[in-house]
Amino acid sequence: MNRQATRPRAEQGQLSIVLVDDHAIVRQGLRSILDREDDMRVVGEATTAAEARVVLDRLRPDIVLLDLKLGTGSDTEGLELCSEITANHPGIGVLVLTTFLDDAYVLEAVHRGAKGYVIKDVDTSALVSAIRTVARDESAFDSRSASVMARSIRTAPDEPALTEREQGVLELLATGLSNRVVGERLFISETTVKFHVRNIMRKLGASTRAEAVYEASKMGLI
Amino acid sequence: MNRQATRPRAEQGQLSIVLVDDHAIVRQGLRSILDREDDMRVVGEATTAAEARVVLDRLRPDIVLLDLKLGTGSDTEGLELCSEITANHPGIGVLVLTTFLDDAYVLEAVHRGAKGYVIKDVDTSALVSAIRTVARDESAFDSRSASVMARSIRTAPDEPALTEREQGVLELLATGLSNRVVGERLFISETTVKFHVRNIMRKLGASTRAEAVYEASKMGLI
DNA sequence: GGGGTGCCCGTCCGATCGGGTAGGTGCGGG
DNA sequence: CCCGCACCTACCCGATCGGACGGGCACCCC
Repeated sequence: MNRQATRPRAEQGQLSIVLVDDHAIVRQGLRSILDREDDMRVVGEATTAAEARVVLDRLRPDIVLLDLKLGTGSDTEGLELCSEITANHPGIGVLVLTTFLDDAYVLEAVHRGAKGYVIKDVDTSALVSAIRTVARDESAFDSRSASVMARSIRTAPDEPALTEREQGVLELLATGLSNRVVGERLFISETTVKFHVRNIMRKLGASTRAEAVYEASKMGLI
Repeated sequence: MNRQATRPRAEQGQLSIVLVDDHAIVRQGLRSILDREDDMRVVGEATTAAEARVVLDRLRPDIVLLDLKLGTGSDTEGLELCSEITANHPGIGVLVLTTFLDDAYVLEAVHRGAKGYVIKDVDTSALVSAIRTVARDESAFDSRSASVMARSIRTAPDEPALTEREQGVLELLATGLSNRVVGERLFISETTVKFHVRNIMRKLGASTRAEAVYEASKMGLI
C-alpha cells in the first residue's frame, strides 16, 4: 500500500478507475479484485458525491464505478452525480454498481448517461468484464438489468412521474389518512384530494389507493 | 493466496472466521480487511445457506459474518440460517452484517440469537472491533441498530407476526383487490376477508388498508 | 376440562371511496 | 395569443370499507 499515485493517469494501456461507494468493505473488495487485473488500476476512491466531484475532476479516470446509494442522504444523490459526470466529463465511463435491482433506478441511470449497470452480487469475472466493456465505450448491462429495461420499454412508455402535489398526497395516503383529512393537512378541499388520488392511481396503474401505495413503495416513491 | 487452510481451526489465539455472503465483492472486501488483522483469520466462505451449513459444520469457526440477504430466494433464508447456527453450534458467534438497516430484521436477528448486528457501511475499524466484541461473547450493535431496538421495545411490544392467512390476504390487498374479490380468490367469504383485514391493520398499527400496505412494505412483509 | 389461538361465517350501519359530470385559475412555450 | 399543464373546486351516485355486534369449528397445551 505504499505505492505512489501522484500521477493522475495510469500507465499506458492501463485502465484508470475511481471507486465511488460509501461502504468501506465494498471499496476494499473492489480494490482487491481489480488489483489482480494487470490492465486495471484503482487510482482513487470517494465516499460521497461531493468528494467524488473533487476526485474525478482531479484524476479524470477512464472508468468510475459508482454506487447509486450514497450515504443516508437523498436517494437521488448518486443519480445526480451520474448526470454531472456524463455532462462534465464525457471521457469518463460511468459503470453503475448497486446492491440490488431497482427497476426505476436502472432506467434513471441509463437516462443519465450511465454506460453500464451491474448488481453487486455478480461474480468477479463478470464485473471486470463489464469494466472492459465500458472501457471500449460499449454498454454493459447484466442480463437482469437488461430484462428490466426491456420490460419497462414495453410496459411503461413514459410517465410514472408524479407532480409535486400528487407526491404530497401520496405520502399522506400511505399513512392511512382519508381524503378529507389529507385535504385538511394540505389546505385543499376533499374534492381536490380525490382528483389527485385518481390521477395518482392512473399514473401508477393502480385501481385502489392500497395498490397505489404498494406500487409507489416498490418504485421507491415513498 | 497460496496459503493452505486445511486445518479447521486457526492457530492458538487467532479468531477463525467464516464469511457467508452472496456478494463476491463483499467477501473479497472482508477478506482484505480481516487479513490485515493479526488475530483474525478467514478460514472459509459460503454464498448460500446450504453451503454455509456444510462449511460451518466442518470448520466450526469462532465467528461467522452472516449477510441476511442471501441470493434472490426467500427473504427469511438468512434468518433461518441464523437460528440454526445458534441452535446447533452454540460456540459460534453470529455477527449479522447487512447492507442497510431494516428494523424488523434487526429484531428478528436478535431473537434468533445473533450476537451482533452491523451495517455494511461502517468503517473497517468498527467492523473488526465488532468482531472482537462478539468473540468475547458480548453483544455488538452499532448505534443505529441499538436505537432501532430501543425504539421497538417501547413502541412494539411484540406481535407484528401475521398468520399465514393474514399474509395471503395482505398480498392480495396490495394488488388493489376488494374484500369481495380477495374472498373469491381465497375461497372464503367477504366477511371473513374483512375479519382478516381488520386483524392485519391492528397488528400493523394501521387505520386503513392503504396504511397497512405501506407498513407491510416497509417491514418487508410484501 | 378450560383456555388460548387460528380460522371461519353472519347482519347491521355510517363513513368513505372510486368514478363520472361540470367548471375555474395561473403559468410557460410554441 | 392560444394551448397545454398543474392545480383547484363543485355536484352526483353506487360500491366498498371499517367497525360493531353476534356465532361457529378445530387445534394444542396446561
